[in-house]
Amino acid sequence: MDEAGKAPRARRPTIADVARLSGVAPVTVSRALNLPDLVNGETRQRVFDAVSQLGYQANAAARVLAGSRWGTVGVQVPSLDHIMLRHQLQAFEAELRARNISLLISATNYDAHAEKEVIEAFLARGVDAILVTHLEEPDQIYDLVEARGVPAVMMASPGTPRARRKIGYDDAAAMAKVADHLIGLGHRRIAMLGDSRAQQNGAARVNGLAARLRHHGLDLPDHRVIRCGHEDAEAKAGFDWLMSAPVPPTAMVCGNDALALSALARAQERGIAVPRQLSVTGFDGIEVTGHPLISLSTIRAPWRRLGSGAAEMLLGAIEDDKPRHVTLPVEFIARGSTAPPPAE
Amino acid sequence: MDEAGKAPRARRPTIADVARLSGVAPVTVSRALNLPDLVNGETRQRVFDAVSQLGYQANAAARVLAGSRWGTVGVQVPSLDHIMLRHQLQAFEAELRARNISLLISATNYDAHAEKEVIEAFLARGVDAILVTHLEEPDQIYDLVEARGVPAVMMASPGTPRARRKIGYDDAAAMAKVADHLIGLGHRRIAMLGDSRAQQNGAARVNGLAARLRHHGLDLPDHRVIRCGHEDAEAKAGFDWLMSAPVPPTAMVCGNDALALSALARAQERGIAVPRQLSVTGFDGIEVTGHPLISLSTIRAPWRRLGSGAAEMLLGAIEDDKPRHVTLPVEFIARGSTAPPPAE
DNA sequence: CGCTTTCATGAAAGGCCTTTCATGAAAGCG
DNA sequence: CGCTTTCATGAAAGGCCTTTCATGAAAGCG
Repeated sequence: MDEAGKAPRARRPTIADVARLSGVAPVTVSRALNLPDLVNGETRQRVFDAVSQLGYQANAAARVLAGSRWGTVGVQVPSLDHIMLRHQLQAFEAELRARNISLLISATNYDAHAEKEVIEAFLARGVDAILVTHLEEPDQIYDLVEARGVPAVMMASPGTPRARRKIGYDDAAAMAKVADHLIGLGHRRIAMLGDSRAQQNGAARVNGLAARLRHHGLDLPDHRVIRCGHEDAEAKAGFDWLMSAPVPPTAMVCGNDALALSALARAQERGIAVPRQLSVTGFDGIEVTGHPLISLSTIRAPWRRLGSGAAEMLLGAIEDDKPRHVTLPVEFIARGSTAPPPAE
Repeated sequence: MDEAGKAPRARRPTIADVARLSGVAPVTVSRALNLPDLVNGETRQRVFDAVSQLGYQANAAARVLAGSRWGTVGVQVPSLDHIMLRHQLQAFEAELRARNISLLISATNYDAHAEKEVIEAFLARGVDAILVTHLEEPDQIYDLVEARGVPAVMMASPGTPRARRKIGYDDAAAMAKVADHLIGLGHRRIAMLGDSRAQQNGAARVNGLAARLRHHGLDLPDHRVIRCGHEDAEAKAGFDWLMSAPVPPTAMVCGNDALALSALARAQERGIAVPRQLSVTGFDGIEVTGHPLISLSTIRAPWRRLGSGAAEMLLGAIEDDKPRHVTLPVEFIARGSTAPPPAE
């Protein structure tokens, strides 16, 4: 076994090497690359030739240190597992990559402590802006970020009213659509299987449903609401609990599609026919809800547009400091999991 | 409208500020933070106090420039949409975050050109190592990366035999399990709905199935193999084509779960009963395959372990240059989409 | 034709750290 | 007690860029 050691790592050419080869000063190389208009066409070409001959790439650290931007944006996500974020991030990433901005992505696992750590790591390492997608303690984080003067955009999560820039959708409006649909079908006993994690969204959805039911002269009593975590077993237990009421609900509104899938599964296991005996709705519009074997009626938010909108907002935030709030519309998709309630 | 302008961005304290406040030289501050053992306990404490009083955090760019590591790893993914990568990345990210290493994530969209761009961007910005998860042109990329002496780890993709470090699973072995299962149930006419994108994996899976069928004295003729893209419509067309054979197959092996879901959907639409008339298998073990309404028999690779294994390998690669190849075992999960073929 | 503009380029400073080399005090040793 | 080690600290150099200020040539102007 020989002294493996590191690869030789050929010394990277520096701006001085390029300058020497093209017979100009380093500053001219820098200009040719960053502000080409300030350099005579012929000189510029000589520099470009030298650059490609040497395979020169400016050292990013030196560049940053010398005062330009970091070229990096920090993205906080609750979990890389988070199924909905995929579409949002995909669009977001595409938008930023087109502008040569790199993404630093960190997951915080629905944990306030990790949140603080991650955001601090972003600030420590240096980022031009931060995208937050879910915060357990938005206020605390906002203090941290704003104190440093780093612009932040909050995406698809209510966050704090103090957030200067956010893009999202209206949970209450979405739940109103769900309620209208179910009530339109004739349901009166509507229950909610809510999400206990995404606290703020969860709460907004439960409240949104309750409000709309009231608007129709119905109510959402405590025994028809439960909030549970994302484990399948937990959701199923929640389902059972809701259905154990002396007069069980005829429709179950779920706080997200994952919960709805668990509800469908549990209904199937218990021989409860969906939608004949029980209507079920989701929220998110994940792809599989459209599968004919699942066919879940659900809310779909414009995920991709959220992502690209967030990117745009973030780029704007790097330039100026104007607050901006955007709310995108959501859509209810009626599929096979909802139908009129059984005759009593 | 006032001159909005940028936030004031309070000047960040520098190492010199900390040094002044604690009455030592900057170098001692640096040591107290990076090599605490070299500093007297009392002095160290004074420095720490000053650090927390000022909220000092070393400027990452200066730090890198002065010669230490980048503290950043580049991660290339084919798409942030890629459902399987979520689990891998989740584990990978957790592992690296624990070591204070940031992740730079870029998607290449199954495009060779984007691949080159992304990898070059990583190298330009500076990363300590690169994780690649899917390359259209692995050889080209390997040249690029190795020339720069940046260690790279290839995860869950066959890549090139030249890759010095990779962690993955054995597609052929996985397909052998699928074949054994189906043949054990009595199937003889087995078709394959393969994935045309993930070229190398796709090919390995088709070949693996063919090889195992031969081993059992069966074959996989051209009219029982089709490779299509990831669009649902395309997959359904592929399904139709395979089923249009004069003597249609009794089992359809799909190159991944998404294809299998499309196959199940198409079967449902056409009134072909699964598994009574047709058995269907997937590959990936995405969560929804376990849903009772779907119940897809599939292969499950140890995704999380792939992610954490890759992290470990990457960290090792930063230290030394030893090549390493790891292959993790996969598992076949028999569910409700496979059964003996109908009697003829 | 003399002055002001524009254009093109360069010198020098500076951004903020870490690494290397140097130095002196204290401790250890025979 | 004189020499070598260890410990603790600092000075200086250096990493590689960009920004700012300066300079001279060429062009434009009345």
